[in-house]
Amino acid sequence: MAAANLTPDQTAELADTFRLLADASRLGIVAACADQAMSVGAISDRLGLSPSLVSHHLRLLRAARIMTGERRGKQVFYTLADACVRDVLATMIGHQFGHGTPAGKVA
Amino acid sequence: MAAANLTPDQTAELADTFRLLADASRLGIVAACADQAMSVGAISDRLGLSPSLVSHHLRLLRAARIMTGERRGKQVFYTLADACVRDVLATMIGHQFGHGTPAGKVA
DNA sequence: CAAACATCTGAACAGTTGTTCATATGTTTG
DNA sequence: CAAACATATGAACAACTGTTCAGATGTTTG
Repeated sequence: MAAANLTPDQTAELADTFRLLADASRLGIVAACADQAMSVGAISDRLGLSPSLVSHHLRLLRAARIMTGERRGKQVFYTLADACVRDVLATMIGHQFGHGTPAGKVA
Repeated sequence: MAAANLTPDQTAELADTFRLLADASRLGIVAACADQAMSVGAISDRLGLSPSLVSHHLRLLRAARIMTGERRGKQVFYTLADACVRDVLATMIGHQFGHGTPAGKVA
């Protein structure tokens, strides 16, 4: 699929998805939950963000089906909904930070 | 590299990059130039955006080293600076639009 | 040089968005 | 049931951002 042949609707849809990753707090939340499920409180502690803020962001990520939450007792644990975002994240990280010292070379 | 082990600075840097793809006009510009170099006027015509707006967006994309421009006579032709964004775009497109009707199945 | 074309820039406005605060909902334990 | 904890929600404000308009800069051609 050539990137140039995107309909305006598809372009807008893609932009919406990118927008959810375009905020440091939200991206931090996504990245933190990329490897294991995390409770709201744990995310809040690790990133130094208020539980309220984290919850607000999680609502957006949930609505976009990027993350899903599962209740376990008092806490709710969140994970990435599917591999999509994980792959995109990995691709972006590899390109942005994997350039200076390519695999096989010494720093 | 685990996505969870990102420093706050790295997270912010990544978010900045995503932000540039998080607008429909800008993403359209990037997508339009993904396959061949395009002049500002050509981009403007194809996407139905004012030349001024396209130029404003191109300045941001240039500053972020996502796109580069090369003057050829009166016109300036723009292309993606490297494969980074092209790959990310391809990954995202594949995930977002390649799900509903997988190859081999009929719509 | 002047005119026409292509691109760029700056200021200004409208709409959106991230954050905070207060409060509500839901869940376990005494 | 009441208290304590975890998460969610709503309103309100400040900051940011995309877009437009007017005009500047650079480039070719007569």
